[in-house]
Amino acid sequence: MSRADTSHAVTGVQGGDGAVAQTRRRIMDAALEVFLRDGYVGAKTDEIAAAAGASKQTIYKHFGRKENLFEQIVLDRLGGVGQIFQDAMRELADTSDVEATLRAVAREFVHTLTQPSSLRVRRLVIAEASRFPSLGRAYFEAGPERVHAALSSCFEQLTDRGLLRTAEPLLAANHFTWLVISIPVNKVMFCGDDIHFRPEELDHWADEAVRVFLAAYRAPG
Amino acid sequence: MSRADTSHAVTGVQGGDGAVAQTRRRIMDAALEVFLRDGYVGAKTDEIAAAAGASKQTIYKHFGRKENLFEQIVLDRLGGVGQIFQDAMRELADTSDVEATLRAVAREFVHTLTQPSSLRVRRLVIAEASRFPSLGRAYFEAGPERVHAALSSCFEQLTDRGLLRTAEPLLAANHFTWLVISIPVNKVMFCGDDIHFRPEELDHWADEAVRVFLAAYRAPG
DNA sequence: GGTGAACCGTACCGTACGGTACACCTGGGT
DNA sequence: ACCCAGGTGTACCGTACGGTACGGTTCACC
Repeated sequence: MSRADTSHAVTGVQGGDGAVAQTRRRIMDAALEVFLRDGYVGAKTDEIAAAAGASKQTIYKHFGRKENLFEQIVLDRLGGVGQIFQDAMRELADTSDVEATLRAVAREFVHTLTQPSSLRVRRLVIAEASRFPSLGRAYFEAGPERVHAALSSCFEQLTDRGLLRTAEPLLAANHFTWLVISIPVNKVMFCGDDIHFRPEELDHWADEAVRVFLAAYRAPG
Repeated sequence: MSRADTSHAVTGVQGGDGAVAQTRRRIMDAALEVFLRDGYVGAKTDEIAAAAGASKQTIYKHFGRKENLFEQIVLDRLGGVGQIFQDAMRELADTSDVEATLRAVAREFVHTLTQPSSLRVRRLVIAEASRFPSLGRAYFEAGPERVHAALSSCFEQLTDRGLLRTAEPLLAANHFTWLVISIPVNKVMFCGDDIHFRPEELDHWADEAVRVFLAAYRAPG
């Protein structure tokens, strides 16, 4: 205990940029790549080691078991997901031009969520949801549910201000989100993540989603 | 050739109820069960054999390779998927009470597609879409795309008859479908297929989806 | 120049699993 | 009475892969 607090003994689990943390990052990045490509069972630890430019020993030193490595990686990716749209949300709650702001939010949604990096993780989590049930739920809560909750509260405020009429804000939030992203997301789920959409296409879907949404939820008058 | 047409030599690849076909069915049913539970890689041929009450020999006699068995099974499940709603569609195209008929269609959609048997196959296909790309596309074409195409043609007719106003019928079909089923389907994708929804809940989602859809696509006047 | 932490490379172990070989059984057709 | 296609059961092979052991190397710090 008395000799534990030397300068480099502090490297705990959370990030940093010490040599250890760097190695850990390299491993996690490589592992994510391999897991995304081959799935949990298909991914070979030897391959992860090779891709990371690290030795298998080091991986097992850091993560103990393959399962553990997998969970760490997915949880690591989870942090930012729901956070991205927080800014757009704040703007939405305070706006006076609901249509324009909603359109901006929709476009940001559809562009961000159709990024391969996002879709491939989604695919992976769905694929392994029965092997890692808690991970599936964690993803759903940190992703879709968080976004829906935030949107819902926005809609509630806009309804109070007389700009929308959402009797069930959470349902409205679901309608909005899925209207915006269902088309590209579902296509990619089945047809592989190497499909790319034209920006105009994405924008058009976003705009039409907003049109439908507002037709149903705009305040009368 | 001359001795090929005895009574039991006719049992080809397609179904029948000869002893051979029965064995084949038993294997396919058991295999589906195991694949759904454990995924492609996780499923063990020994286990499939045990579940089918058949010998591994017989399986390999019938299907040659594990990959083959897997593909056969999924393709087998594909046939009926898009076909189910054909009746509802026909009714929809001819109806005069769009709202009522649409509501009926929506309810049938949401109840049918939230059946575990449907959702688990969907999960499986998504999970293995990178290992079996052609299978993913086949599923998408036989399932969602076929339904969208049929719906789209209905909407087109209803638009011609002045009952709807769908400038882009295919887009409208997408909006309709995803409005109806996105909520339960996405929840199950992440949170496991043992989640069950209350019928009233499903009906409510269907009705609200129709409400939103009609707000955007009902013909004016 | 000594010490120890982090890491590398390789070899290795145990086991699991896809696929095959082989010997045997069974029941309908002739 | 015999045949034989379809099926069973078991044993087996080869290989792949998770995980470990071990010896060697680098590098920071004292």
